[in-house]
Amino acid sequence: MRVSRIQAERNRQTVIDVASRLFREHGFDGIGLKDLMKGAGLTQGAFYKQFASKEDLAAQASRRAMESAADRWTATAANPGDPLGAVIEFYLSMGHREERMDGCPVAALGSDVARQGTEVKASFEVGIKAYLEVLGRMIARTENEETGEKAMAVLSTMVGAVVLSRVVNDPDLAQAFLDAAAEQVRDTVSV
Amino acid sequence: MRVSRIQAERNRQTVIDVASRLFREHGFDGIGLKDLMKGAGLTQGAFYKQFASKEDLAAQASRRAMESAADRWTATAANPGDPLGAVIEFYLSMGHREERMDGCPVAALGSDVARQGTEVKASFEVGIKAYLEVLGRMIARTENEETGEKAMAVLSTMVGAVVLSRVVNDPDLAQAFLDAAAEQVRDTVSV
DNA sequence: TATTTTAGATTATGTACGACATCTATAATT
DNA sequence: AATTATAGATGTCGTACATAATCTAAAATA
Repeated sequence: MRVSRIQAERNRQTVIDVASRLFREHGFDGIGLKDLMKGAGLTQGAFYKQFASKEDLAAQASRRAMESAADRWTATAANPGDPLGAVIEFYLSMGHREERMDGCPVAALGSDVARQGTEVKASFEVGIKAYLEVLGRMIARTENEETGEKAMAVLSTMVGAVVLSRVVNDPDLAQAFLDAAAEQVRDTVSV
Repeated sequence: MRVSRIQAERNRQTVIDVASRLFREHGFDGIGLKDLMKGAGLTQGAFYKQFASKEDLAAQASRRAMESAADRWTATAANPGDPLGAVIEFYLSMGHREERMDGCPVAALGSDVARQGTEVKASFEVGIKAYLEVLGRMIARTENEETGEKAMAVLSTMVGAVVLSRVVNDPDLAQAFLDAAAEQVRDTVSV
């Protein structure tokens, strides 16, 4: 049955939203179109009226995921007292480790994205630049140091720590990675 | 046809070796048993005489991959003049970015491993601890600082930088991530 | 040594699910 | 009322992991 134009668009957005979460949870190859569409309350047959291919959806879902993640960074960094502390608190936390679906797409899908096409990578690239912007604004500006370089180092540390924390079974080791990264980030930003 | 006991064992090892490389290249879900076995010069039917399941192979291939990666770290760190420089030179390089198949399994599969079972994670955990050992030995020992923590921060930075360098399309940005990480690692280890 | 047993391989099969295409019914739009 | 656009059902075809039947030569044994 046909639905209204605005309802169709709503459905499209729902599919992208659902995909942005389910891809983070299961990986691009870990979930099929059928379950993706079911998650949006539709059936698989409706898919190709909305998207050119699964890869097309992957690119759009990646863009959506990175947008919402960057928004979260921006909102968190708006903390008046301690922006960096606030970002560290949510990003380098055991809660983030356990919640792939709503967490950072880079940490959740980083190694998968390396195997995806240009479109997906481009989606991530935009979001990563947004991350770097937020970080750059928090980094103490000194005379002869590149804040851009520091931001990239900090982001690398944060992403790496969450990935490593998720790779190991031992929760204590996971926590240690997050703590060690937090300390290093604080040092880098303040010095 | 039946083969000799030692030939069978040789075949087993070949499958594990091939899998350790192909999983890194395509992800656990990105390659099937047929191609995996073909890569070892065998047919798919032989698989279940050697392994209980694909997940079983994934765990063994992960262990193998991490072993060989840790060996590479150890060998590189044996560089008499500048162990850290040598490790940085190979790990944080564009060459490593482009060669997933023979590179670090954590960078190549990190986000995939988070979705795998306990066995696969355990395989990685062993290798990661080996990494940390090597790094720990290179870190300047000061009175009241934990070399373990520093090693974890450094490893996080290195893994994150390679992942990020592979996620973005722009080679210059990729290079910038690697460079920024290299500088941060040098700072952390020397201070 | 001759015979039997069996492990490891090949080929074939089973069952499920993958992406994607086509067809139809239907409701919004004109 | 006619047109158009959409959801959904259904179909195709390839491939996924896994198992079964068969073959063969290495081991076990008699």
